[in-house]
Amino acid sequence: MSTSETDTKQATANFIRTIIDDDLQSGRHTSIVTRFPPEPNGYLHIGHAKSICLNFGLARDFGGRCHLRFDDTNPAREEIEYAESIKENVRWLGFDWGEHLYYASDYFAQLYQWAEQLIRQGDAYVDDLSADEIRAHRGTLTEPGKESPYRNRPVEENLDLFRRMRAGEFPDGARVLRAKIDMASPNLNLRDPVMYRILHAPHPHAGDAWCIYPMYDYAHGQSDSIEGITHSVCTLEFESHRPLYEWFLVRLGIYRPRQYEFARLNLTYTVMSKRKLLQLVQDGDVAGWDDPRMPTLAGLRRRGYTPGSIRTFCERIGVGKSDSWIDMGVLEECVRDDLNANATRAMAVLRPLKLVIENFPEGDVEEFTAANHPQRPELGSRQIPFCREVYIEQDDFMETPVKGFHRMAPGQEVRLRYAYIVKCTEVVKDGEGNVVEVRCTYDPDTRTGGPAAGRKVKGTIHWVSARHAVTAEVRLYDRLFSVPHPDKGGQEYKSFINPRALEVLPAARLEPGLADAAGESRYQFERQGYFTVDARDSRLGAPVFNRTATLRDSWSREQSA
RNA sequence: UGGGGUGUCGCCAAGCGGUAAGGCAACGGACUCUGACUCCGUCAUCCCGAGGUUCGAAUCCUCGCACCCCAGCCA
Repeated sequence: MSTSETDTKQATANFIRTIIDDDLQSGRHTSIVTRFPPEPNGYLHIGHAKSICLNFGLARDFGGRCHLRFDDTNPAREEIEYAESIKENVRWLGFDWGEHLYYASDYFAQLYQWAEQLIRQGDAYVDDLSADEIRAHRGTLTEPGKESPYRNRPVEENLDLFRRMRAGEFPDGARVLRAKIDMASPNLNLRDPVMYRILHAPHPHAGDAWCIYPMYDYAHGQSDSIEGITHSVCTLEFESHRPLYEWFLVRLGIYRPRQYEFARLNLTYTVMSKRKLLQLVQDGDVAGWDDPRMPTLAGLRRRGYTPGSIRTFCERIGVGKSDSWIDMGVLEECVRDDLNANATRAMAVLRPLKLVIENFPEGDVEEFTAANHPQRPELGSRQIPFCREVYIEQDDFMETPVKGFHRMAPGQEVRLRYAYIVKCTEVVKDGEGNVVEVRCTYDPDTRTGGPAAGRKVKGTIHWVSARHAVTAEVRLYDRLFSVPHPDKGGQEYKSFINPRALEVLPAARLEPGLADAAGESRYQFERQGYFTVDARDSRLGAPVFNRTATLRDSWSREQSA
């Protein structure tokens, strides 16, 4: 088990921190309040983690607080289950909103009152145009829009109509409430945006109290205002909404938080849009939202990523405003850093090849002491059994070794980690010429700690005693897509799904101590990579391991170069 | 061809008029009973381009170029 909760590195500067520094120094604010505002309509992914770490991190570093607020203004697509999973994910990531859990839907009554205020001020009107007509009136990027014929209704009529909308007198889509701004604005968001739509649908949090629901633009800024948010941090696509965000607050005459936008995360070798992620799940390309190949937090967790490694990642990639693509290798390197420092080591043979030690007594069992972590003696050690027949990795044997190969080969000596130096004497093949067994002799003096233990051999390989081994399923995961930008450039992104993103090894052999590995225990299988127990499919005595990441391997890279 | 943004090393990213931080990757080398880890070293005379201001510019001005976002009763 390993989770580093100690990421105390100095956060690098970014424009938002600079702004906050200035605000605190100038006295504009004495403390800050941020918020993470997900819509409960799907599962959180690594892109959300960037926002979570940013918002909660800002609050933590500047001694403020961060709210968790569900932006639940559209009952048509939201569900309670999503909200629950979001809470769980945020907690798992290591953040705590304390008492500050909010729902935009809890502000519906206030929002409604404010809408009436805007109507009375002549800043909003009920429009009878259909959705299609509104679109047609909106104009284009280069042409101004046209005003709705209902735009100049008297205040009393607007009030009456809006109240009747709220009372449920009209069917879905019959009318909307619009802000009366400017149909000729070069910023399309200001061309009389819709504030309320009629939706006869129960709300997962507000129940059946409403049949009209506010739009994001009308709800978000005011929610921020109600909560006293000082710095409302969102992604770049909301930049052009900022004038609208401010317009409502100014017209309402209420506290004005400030909105700042940063670039959302793009990661190579995966896709991040909810639509595509959903499609992968629905089409069965992956086993679910928590499939270890998915960039969802649930998926990463099941893959074996630690919360700390994801926080490190978010710190490492920085925060800016330029569209950026982070290489998947950065994320992978972050788990390796964490797991290298914290994961206990174990020996596991993924693709077994039997090795018979001819001069080792048939029934004997010897025990060796293996360090749980070579660099951290305080993590202790364990005893591992050794006998005449062991399994070694198929890759660790070559009948005709290539240049530079220093593992096992005919006539060649190699060390069995923590045990003896052995020398290959014979290769046994089946009828088709496949190597099915390797035979060797061992040198008793080379036992770890023995008189000839210091003898230099070219390589050290891992092994597992055949008689004591635990057989387990091991799932080798790799990147979901085989190209860096699956959703760029003409071709359907699905055609780039990496067919080798999952390889199931039904009968890997593990050292006996791993039989009862449980929970989300994480290990480094020496010379292989980092593996975690699959919390869902494992049973006591029959663990299933997921590969989180491989170890860096300069040998195979050299070979494929 | 409207509006809003962004352009600093392969990928991120500091820098805010005083002469290019850092991380990741890469490449050398040391160490090693994990070809892992760790350690040492190398890696932008140059900041999208062209002019200009200045003793001095990535940082200021001008004109270009490229890319991203906006025409949901989604968020």
